[in-house]
Amino acid sequence: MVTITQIAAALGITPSTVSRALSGSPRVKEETRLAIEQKAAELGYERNIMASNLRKGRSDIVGVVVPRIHREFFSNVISGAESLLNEAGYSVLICQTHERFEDEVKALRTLRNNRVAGVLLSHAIGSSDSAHIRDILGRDIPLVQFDRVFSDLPGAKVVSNNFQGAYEATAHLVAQGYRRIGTLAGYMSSEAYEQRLVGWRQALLDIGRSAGEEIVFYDTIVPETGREAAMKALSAGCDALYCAGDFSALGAIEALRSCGVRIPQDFGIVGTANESFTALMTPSMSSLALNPYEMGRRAAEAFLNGDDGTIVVPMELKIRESSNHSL
Amino acid sequence: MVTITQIAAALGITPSTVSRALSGSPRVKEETRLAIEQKAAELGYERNIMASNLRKGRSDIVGVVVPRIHREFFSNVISGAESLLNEAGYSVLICQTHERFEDEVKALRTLRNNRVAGVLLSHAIGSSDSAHIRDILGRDIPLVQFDRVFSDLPGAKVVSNNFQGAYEATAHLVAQGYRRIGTLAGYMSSEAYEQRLVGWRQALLDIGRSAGEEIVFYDTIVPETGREAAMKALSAGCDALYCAGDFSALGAIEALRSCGVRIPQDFGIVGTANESFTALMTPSMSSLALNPYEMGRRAAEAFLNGDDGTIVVPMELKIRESSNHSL
DNA sequence: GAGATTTGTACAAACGTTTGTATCTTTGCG
DNA sequence: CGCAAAGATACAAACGTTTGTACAAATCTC
Repeated sequence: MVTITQIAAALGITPSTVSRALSGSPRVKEETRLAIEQKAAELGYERNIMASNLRKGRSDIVGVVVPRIHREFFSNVISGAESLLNEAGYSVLICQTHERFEDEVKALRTLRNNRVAGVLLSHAIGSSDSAHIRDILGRDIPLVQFDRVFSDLPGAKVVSNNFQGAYEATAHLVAQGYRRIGTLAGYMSSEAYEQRLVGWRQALLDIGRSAGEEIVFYDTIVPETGREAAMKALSAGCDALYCAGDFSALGAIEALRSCGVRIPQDFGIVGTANESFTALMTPSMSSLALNPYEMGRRAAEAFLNGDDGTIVVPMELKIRESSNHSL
Repeated sequence: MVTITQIAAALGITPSTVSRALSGSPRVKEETRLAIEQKAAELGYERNIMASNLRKGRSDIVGVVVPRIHREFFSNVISGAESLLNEAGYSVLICQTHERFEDEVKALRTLRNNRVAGVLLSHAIGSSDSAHIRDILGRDIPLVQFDRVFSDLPGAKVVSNNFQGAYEATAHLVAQGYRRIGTLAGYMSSEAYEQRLVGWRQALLDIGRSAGEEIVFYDTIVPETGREAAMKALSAGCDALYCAGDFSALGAIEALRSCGVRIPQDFGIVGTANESFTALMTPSMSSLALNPYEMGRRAAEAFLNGDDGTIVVPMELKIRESSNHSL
C-alpha cells in the first residue's frame, strides 16, 4: 500500500504538502501539485479512507435505515438516494429494521459508531420513543426522515402528498359517476394513512356527499382484509372504494369478481402505491402512485444541501381499467 | 466522545489494558475486566470504529455490488445478505452499477478504498475485463460472486440451478401435453441464460423431441420482444414456450391472447423469476422461481465461513394457470 | 526460600492522514 | 538595496485504537 509519506519521500518533500496537493488546497504551487499528482498516479496511490476519516472525525458514508430492503417502495428510495449520494462522493450503508423497534435502535447505534456523515431514515411501524434518534442528532449527525416521519423531530422530512393524492383519487371516482365511494383505510398509527383518509373525506365533503364512518373500513393492508372490506362495502351500498394500499385493493377486486360484480361497470376501485402488478393484472388496477425513486433523491438532496424543511413529493394517479368506464 | 484513554485514566490503568479487556483478550484479569466494563458503561463509551479500522487495516463493512438495487431479485439478495451479515457484526455498503462497466470499476475502487472486509458481487451485463476484480483479490479481499459470475475467477460463487430448473419447466410443459415447445432465450452473454437454454434443449432431447434452432428465439427479456417472439413461435408451429424471463413471457401472453389464442388450452407458457405480478395476473403465470433471499444468505455465509466453492441454489417451478390444463 | 514459570499490566510504537503554526523563499515596492 | 508582504513548504502533533515487547507481581517447584 502506497502512502503519502512514500510519495513525499520519492519527491523529497513532506507528507503535508502531498496531502494538501491531493485534496486541492490552494496553498501548494501548481508545479509541485502536478509533480505530486504524477507521482501518485505512477505509484498507484489511493487515499486511505480509514486514516482520513479518523483524522477528520467523520466518514464519507451515509446510513440509510429502512424497515425492509426488498419492499418495492424502499428499494426504489434507496436506489434514488444511492445514485445521488454516489455522485457526490458518498457511500451508502444500509440497515434494515424488519419493522422492529430494537433493530432500529441497533441500526442507529451502528451508524453512530461508524461516524456516518448523515442518516436517512424511515421508521419501523412500532417505533415511537425517539431517544435513539435524539442521540444521533446530539452527535451532530444530520438526519433526514422520509415516508414515515416523526414530525416533532427536527431536521428534514420527505413525505408524499397523501392528502392531495387521496383527494384526487376520490374525485376521479366521483367523475366516473360512482355514487357511494367508501375507503379502505390502513393503520391509523401512520400519518400517511391518516392523510389518505382525510383526503378521501374532504373530496366527498367538497361535493356535498356523505363521508361518514359507515363507509370507512379500517384494517391492515393485505389481500385478505381487502376481501372482507369489499364484502362489507357492498352491503353498505358502496359502488366504489378508494383503497389505501394496492394489496388490499387486489383482495377487494378478487372478492367482488367472485361475487359476479363487474369491474369497473358495477364497482370502481383505486389502489395506492402503484405496485408493479397493478398494471399487469386483468382488469388492470388504477392506483395512486408513490414516487419512491424521487423521494430517495429528494432525501439525498436534503442531506447534501443541509436543508431541514419538509419536502412534499407529489403522488400521481394512474388511471387504469378498474375505475375507468371508457377503457 | 469518551475514549479508552479516558476510561484508563479514570481507573488508573493503561489504555492497552482497556482495549484488551473490551475486545475479550484472555490476558486481562476477570476483576479488572469487570471494572473496565462497568466504567465503560458508566461513561457511555463506544469504540471509535474509524480508529479501530485504521489500526487493524480493515473495516467491518462488506460491500455489495449489484446492477440495480430496485430490481426485485437484487433487493431480495441484499436483504438476505444483510440479515446474516448484520448478525455477524458486519455492516453492508451498497453500490449499484446501473449495468455499466465503468460504474462497476468505480464501485470496486470505492470498496477497496474503504478497505472492506469482503465483497459480494453480481456483474453488470457488459462487464467482461476482470482486471478490476483481480485488483480486489490482490488486496486479499474475499470475493463472493452471485448470480452473474465469472467462472474463471477464484473465490466463492453462488448461482441458481438454471439447467435443472429449465429442464423441469420444459418437462412440465411436456407432461401437460404440449407438442412443440419453443424457448425464448435471453442474452447469451450470461451464463444463466445459456444454462436455461441448455436445460430446455436437454429436456426435449431426452424424450426424443426436436430442439432445433428453429424454435429458439433469442432476444432481450422485455415484454416487447416477448410479443414478437410469440408471433414467430406461433408461425413456427409451437404450442408452448419456456421463457427465460417473466417480462418476456408476459409480452408473449398478451400477444397470443390478442390473437385469440387461448391460454393454457391452446398454448402453454412458463416464465422465469417468479416476479410478484406472475401470481396476480389473469391467467396467472407459471414461473420458474429464483430464490434471491436464499442466494443472499448463502453468499453472506460463504464470505463468513471463508468458503470458496460454487454453491448452487435450487430453483422452484411454480405451476399456475398459464401452463396447467387442470387449474 | 531462591529460582523458574505463569499471569497481568505498562510502555511505546504504529496505522496514514490532516491541519495549525512556524519557517523559509520569493516577490514587490519605495 | 532593504524591508515587508505574500507565497510555498516543513514541522509536528493529533485522531483513538491495537499489539509486540518489556516489566512487575504472583504462583509454583524442589
